Amino acid sequence: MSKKEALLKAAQLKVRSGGYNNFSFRELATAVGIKSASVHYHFPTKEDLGAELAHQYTNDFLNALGEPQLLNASGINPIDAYINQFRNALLEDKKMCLCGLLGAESDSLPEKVRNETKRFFEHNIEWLEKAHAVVAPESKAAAKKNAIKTIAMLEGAMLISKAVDNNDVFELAVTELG
Amino acid sequence: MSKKEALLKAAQLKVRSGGYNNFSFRELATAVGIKSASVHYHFPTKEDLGAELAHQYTNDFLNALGEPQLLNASGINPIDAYINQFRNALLEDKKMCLCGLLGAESDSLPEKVRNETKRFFEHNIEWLEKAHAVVAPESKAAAKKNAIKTIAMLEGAMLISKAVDNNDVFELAVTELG
DNA sequence: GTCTATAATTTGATAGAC
DNA sequence: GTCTATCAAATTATAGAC
Repeated sequence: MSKKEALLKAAQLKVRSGGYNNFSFRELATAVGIKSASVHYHFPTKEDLGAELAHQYTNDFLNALGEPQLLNASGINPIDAYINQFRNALLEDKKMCLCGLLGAESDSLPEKVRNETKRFFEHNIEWLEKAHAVVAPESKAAAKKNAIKTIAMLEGAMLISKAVDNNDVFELAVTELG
Repeated sequence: MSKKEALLKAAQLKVRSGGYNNFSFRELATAVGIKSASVHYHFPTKEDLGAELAHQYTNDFLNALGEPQLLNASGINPIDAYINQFRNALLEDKKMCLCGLLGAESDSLPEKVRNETKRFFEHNIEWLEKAHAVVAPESKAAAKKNAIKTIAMLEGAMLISKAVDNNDVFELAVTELG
C-alpha cells in the first residue's frame, strides 16, 4: 500500500469516528510513519484530502456492490446486498458511513468536500432506483421514493445504533427493508 | 435572555451545522458580546458546555411536544406531531437535529456529551413507543420496533436532505410514516 | 460576571535542503 | 518523496484584578 493510500485509510477511520474536523495532518503522518509536511506533497490542502477521501469512498462503495442488474441475474437480491454493505460497515468497521457523517455536517464543509458528499448520495440513490426497478417493476417515481426511503433508513439506523451503542437497533430498523 | 442562554443558543447553531468540533469558546463569546475567558465562568470546560447543550436540547424537544396521550386526547396524532417537529427543524432552522449530528460522531465525543446524546435517543424512543401504542394498540415489541423505525427514518431523511441540499427528499422519505 | 494577560498546545501550511 | 525548520493563527484553559 502506497503512503497516499495509507493516509486516506487513516483519514477514513478518523472521519468516520468524528467527522471532517476530527483529523489533523500530523495525526495522519504519524499513523503512516512520515512527517506532517510530507502529507502536503500528496494533498496540497486539507480540503483536497477530504474531497479525494469522499470521492474514493463513493467509488469503492459502489464498485464493491456491482451493478444491480448483474446481482439480480446471479440470484442475489440487490437490495439485500446493499443492506449488507451497510451492516458490514457498522458491525465490522464499527464506524458510521463516511458520507453519512459528512452529509450531516454538510453546512460547514469546504466546497469540494461538500460536493463529493453530495455525489455519494446522488449515485447511491441512482443505484437503488435501478435495484428497486429490477426487484419489483414499478413507476419511475415510486422507484425513486423507495430508493430514498431505503438509504434514509440505513443512514438513520446506523446513526442511532452508534448513538445508543447497540447494534440491535440497526437490525430492528432494517428488517422490513429488503 | 441571559448570557448563558445566549451562549447555548449560539453553540446550538454551530454544532447543528458542523458537529462538536465546529465551535470555539471565542466564537461563542464574540457572538454574545463577552470575552472568551468569561465563557468559562458559565461552563468550566467545553465538555461541560456540550453536555448541557445536549441535555437542554433533549428537554426542550420533548417539552415542546407534550405527552403523546394528551396529544391524542386533543385529537392530534402524536406521530404526526413528532414528524412535524423534525420537519420544522429542517425547514425553519435549516439545520440538522443536534443529537443526530452528535450521535453520528458519538465515537469521538467526550464522555458527558456522548451520554447526553444517548439520553436523547432513549427518551425519544420511549416517547415514540407510547405514541405508537396510543395510535394503534399493538404488542410492546412491535411498538418499540416502530418507534425505532420512525426516528431512524427521520434522522436519515434529515441527513440526506442536508447532504443533497433538497428538502423534497425529506418529504418523500416520511410520507408513509404517520 | 466580566475583564486582561498569558500559558501550553495544536493546527494548516510554506520554504528550501536532500 | 521526505525531511527540518518555521510560521501565524487558533484552541482550551487558568490566574488574578475589578
